[in-house]
Parts: sequence; structure tokens; C-alpha cells
Amino acid sequence: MVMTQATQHLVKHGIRPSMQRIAIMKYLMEHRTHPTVDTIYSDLHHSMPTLSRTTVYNTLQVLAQNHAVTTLSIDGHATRYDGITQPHAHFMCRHCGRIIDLPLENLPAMPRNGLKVEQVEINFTGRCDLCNQ
Amino acid sequence: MVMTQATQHLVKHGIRPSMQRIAIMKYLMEHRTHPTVDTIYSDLHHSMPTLSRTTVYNTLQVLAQNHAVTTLSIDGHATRYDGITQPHAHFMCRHCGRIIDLPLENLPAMPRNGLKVEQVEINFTGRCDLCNQ
DNA sequence: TGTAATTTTGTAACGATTACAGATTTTGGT
DNA sequence: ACCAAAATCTGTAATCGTTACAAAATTACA
Repeated sequence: MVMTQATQHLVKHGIRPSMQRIAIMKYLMEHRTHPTVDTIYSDLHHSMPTLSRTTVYNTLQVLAQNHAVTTLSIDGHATRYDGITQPHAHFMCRHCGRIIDLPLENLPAMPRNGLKVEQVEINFTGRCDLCNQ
Repeated sequence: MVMTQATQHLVKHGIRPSMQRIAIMKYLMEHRTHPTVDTIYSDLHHSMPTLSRTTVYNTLQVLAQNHAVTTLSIDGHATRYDGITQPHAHFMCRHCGRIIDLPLENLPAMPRNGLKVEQVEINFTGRCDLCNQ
């Protein structure tokens, strides 16, 4: 039996691969747009008419808790999700809303002693190259 | 006529110093707790019974737009505000909710060419020294 | 196959934030 | 000082993202 990449990814993170979870994980692996719950729901709803918005919320919570996806609070309005879990920074264009992945060459200085860091989020905001012309 | 620090700060950023604006700016300068709108409102409401929650929202928006304060989306639930505008990072304890200022020794690698960065937000999340024992 | 556990679904509720319109205050010219 | 215009503040209602919850559907496994 062949496992899709999405399914493998779920299993690797100890998440049971249901239809809905696979679909959402697959979506995040194929769309590098850092979508919101609503975008994911709207896009998947076409091919999965019975999918519930609540399921998208629940699933993403499960995925994030098990580190299968990353959450992004760069938006201010809605949480965004990232299928890539390797540490990297983000740039969001105030004008067009696009979110761009940025490599993290040198991680910022470690916090002071005693703090146990579990997550780092580095967000740049401004105007992107396309809007800047 | 003597100007308070808060008033000076407002004027310096081109913001007309009304009673409410001064009170909110003063609050943020004196409380280094990165409070939410609700905390600010509740605390100020005692000494300013006529203050409206909407005014706190509006005022903080004006202050942020004019770079007199900084916004923090580290919380996930409510926007938090910081009276210190010099660039620095933040650590939030998942356990007690405390937010700690962190000096930014070396700014993270600049984003790729063409992106015009207007704001940087660096958020660490984890367990603080007090909760870690 | 039957039952318990898990997952999904839809609706209702919640909390943060914004829209809006009227009231109040401030400003600037006379 | 007086008045009109502009700016600010206020309170309520609406909006929007998210969570609570309970019932329905699916899956696991004895």
C-alpha cells in the first residue's frame, strides 16, 4: 500500500491520517501561500462538499500541536498556516498581502538564561518588490 | 508650561495631545507589561470614568500608525502594545503569560533585495525562568 | 458483528475589533 | 470673548475569527 507524502508526514508526527487531515496536510504542502482557515476551507470545499469549517479549525490545531505545521501570526487578523516546519522567517507585504518565505541565515541571539524557548517567529512587514515599483 | 514625558512623546510623533491620548501614552510608558486594550481600559477607567473602550482602540491605532508605540501579535488572542519603540525582541511564557523584553544584539539577516522592510517583530515562546523551576 | 473510541459536523456562543452616528471638545478666525 | 468648522470622543451595534458543544458518522478492535 502506497502512502502519499501528506499521509507519511502525518504518521511521522503521530497523527492518524483521516481523509480530512490528509486533504488539509496535502493542501498545505502544495500551496506555499500561508493560507488562512477560510482559504483552506473554501478551496477544499469544492472537492470535499461535506467538509466542515470546524474540522479545518480542529485539524489545524492538531497538526500544529504535533508540529506537523507551523502557525503564523504575522497577519493580525487571522492565523496563517505553513506546511514547512524548518525554521525560516516571513515577510508580509502591507500592500498586496503576499507572504514571502525568507531563509534564516543566522538565528537571532538566544534569549537570556533560564528561558526555555519552544518556538521562534520572525516577521518582517513592509512593501514587496512587485508593489514597490 | 511644562510638558509631561508622555505629552512630549506624542508631540514628537505629530499627535495632538488630548487628555485621553496622554493618559494612554503615559500608561504605556509606566507599565512595561505589554498590556492589551482591555487591561489598559480597565486600569484607566478608575481614574477616568468617562473613558470609552472605543477611544482606547482608536487612540492605540493612532499611536501605532505614528510610531509612538509598537504592536505585538505574540499573544494570538489580543493585540498587545509596547511603549518602547526601540527595536527589541519578546519572549512570552506559555505558562504564566508573562512577556519579557529581550535585547536584540544582532538583527537577523536582512530580507532579500527589493523588499522594503518597515517593521520587524521577533517573538519567542516557551517557558519562563520562574515557571520552569 | 458489535461496541467503544475517535473523528467529523453544524450550530450556537464568545471575544476582540471595527463601523457608525451623535455628542463633546478644541481650534482658529473675527 | 464668540462662533463656525474641524477634530476627537463616546456608546451601541455589527462583524469576524475562533471555540464550545452535542449529535452524527466513522473507525478500531475484541
